[in-house]
Amino acid sequence: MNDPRPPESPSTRHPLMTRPDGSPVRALVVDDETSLAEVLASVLRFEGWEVMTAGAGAEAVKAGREFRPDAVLLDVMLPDFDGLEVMRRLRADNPDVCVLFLTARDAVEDRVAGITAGGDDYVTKPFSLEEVLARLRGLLRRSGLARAQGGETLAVGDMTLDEGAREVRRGGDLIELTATEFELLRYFMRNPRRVLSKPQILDRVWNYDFGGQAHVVELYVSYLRKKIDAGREPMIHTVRGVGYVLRPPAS
Amino acid sequence: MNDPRPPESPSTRHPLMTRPDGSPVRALVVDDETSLAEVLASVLRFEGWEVMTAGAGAEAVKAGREFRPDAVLLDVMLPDFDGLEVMRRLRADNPDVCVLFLTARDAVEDRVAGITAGGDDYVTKPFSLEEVLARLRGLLRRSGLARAQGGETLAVGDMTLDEGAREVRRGGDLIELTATEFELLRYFMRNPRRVLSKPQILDRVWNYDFGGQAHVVELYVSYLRKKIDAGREPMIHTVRGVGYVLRPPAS
DNA sequence: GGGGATTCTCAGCGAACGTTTAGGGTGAGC
DNA sequence: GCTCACCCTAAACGTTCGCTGAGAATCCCC
Repeated sequence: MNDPRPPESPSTRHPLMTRPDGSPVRALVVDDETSLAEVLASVLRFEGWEVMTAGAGAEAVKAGREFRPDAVLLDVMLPDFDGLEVMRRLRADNPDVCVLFLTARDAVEDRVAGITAGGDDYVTKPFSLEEVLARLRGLLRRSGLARAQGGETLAVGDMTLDEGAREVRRGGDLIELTATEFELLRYFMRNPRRVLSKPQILDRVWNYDFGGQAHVVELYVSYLRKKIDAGREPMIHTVRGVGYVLRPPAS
Repeated sequence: MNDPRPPESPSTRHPLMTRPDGSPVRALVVDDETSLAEVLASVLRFEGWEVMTAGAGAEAVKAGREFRPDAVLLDVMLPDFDGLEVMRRLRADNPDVCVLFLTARDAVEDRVAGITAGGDDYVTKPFSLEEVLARLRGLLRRSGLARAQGGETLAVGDMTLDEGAREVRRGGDLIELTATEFELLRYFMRNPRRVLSKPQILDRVWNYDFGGQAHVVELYVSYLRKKIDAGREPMIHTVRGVGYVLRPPAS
């Protein structure tokens, strides 16, 4: 299946997450696996962020000083020194910077108390890109740095999705979703009226190491329809040969 | 019934603890263990406080003079001089400042006898962050400095938690909780309708040196459910793959 | 209307996740 | 010094989730 992705201007796709003065938010991506760092960087650029990457701790600290990022995506396992140490040094220059740690799932539970308590957060590898974006939005929102983006709640038609409470309602009815269903729907709701191809959805919603087929997307769309569109005016529409769209009913 | 929740930021998540004039409360954190001081500082900032840190007594006295904090978190074992001495000097400049001592468990009796008599308070290391926050709230409330936060009682649905009396009731029935259960429930009740992840709960409710697994959280949630939800409309809900939420029944 | 491709549905499996129970260690109170 | 309550670990169990594969249904084009 080919995947005709329409050229989109990131600045119109999602309203830009911006600083109070209107300038784009800046992120520093720190990971020694350069291909992963590049993917993260390009996704963030696509979302309208300004991005720099670094492959090691020392480099990251230097970049932090010059680039003055608002948020840092920080691998905990770096060749030179430890992610927490990097965070400490970054904070020394820039106390308000938000940190999203990227950790290996099997990493020997080197849990550090207080990571999430201070407003920072982490995701475990392998993650999905939408999850990283969601965490980053959460971080910036809580830090009060980024301009509100309509807060934590997305709405399309008579459907709302609350990220904090992880609650989805349609016409007032509470709808229970599994983790994957929730992330899929969130991706749809962040891109209403826009046809999303299956490869596109796979890239965003499924973990980056997922080797499976586009068929899973069809399957999960079918689950979503059962829970969201059942007995109602349908909102998820198939665009044969292309993908799916989420559209508010009366249009 | 839908439930349009206003967008939340730390300043609205918990109503800010503020001075009478509406400005944020100021705290000075004094501990020579810098990583601990930083964790405390970032938690307090996350809660909307303005924070400074100091690593020694002399530095603390200087900071007290310039920063004019409302509360001081003060390690009793400092490299230069003793915590009580620091308190005396801080009080010389600023008689109304509240002091929360941070002490080692074994050093309690001799050093800080009579501390609480003056309205100050202490917590023993290792402590949980929620405990520190609770003590601080108590201190400020008693000092009359901070604007009331709805007082000492939390309420969600038909459940109430009285911090002063350490009393929990649901639908009028008194519920006996152990110390850990109580702190866990308090954390839930301070964050109703918000999904809390297990690492998040671990970071806040368990002592900062706790090396254990997220499994304890599951265990204590199960204890809580037995005491709180047994034979009633459940309020604690599992969000698979994410965490737990406390939600008032009728929604 | 027929053929072919695409999409949807259903059943089933393995693995991850969450819950519960039992048991040991520790500290507090008597 | 003894007992009891509490906190935590460990292990077993049951459930749910996520994915695969096969077949049925649908749509599009000719």
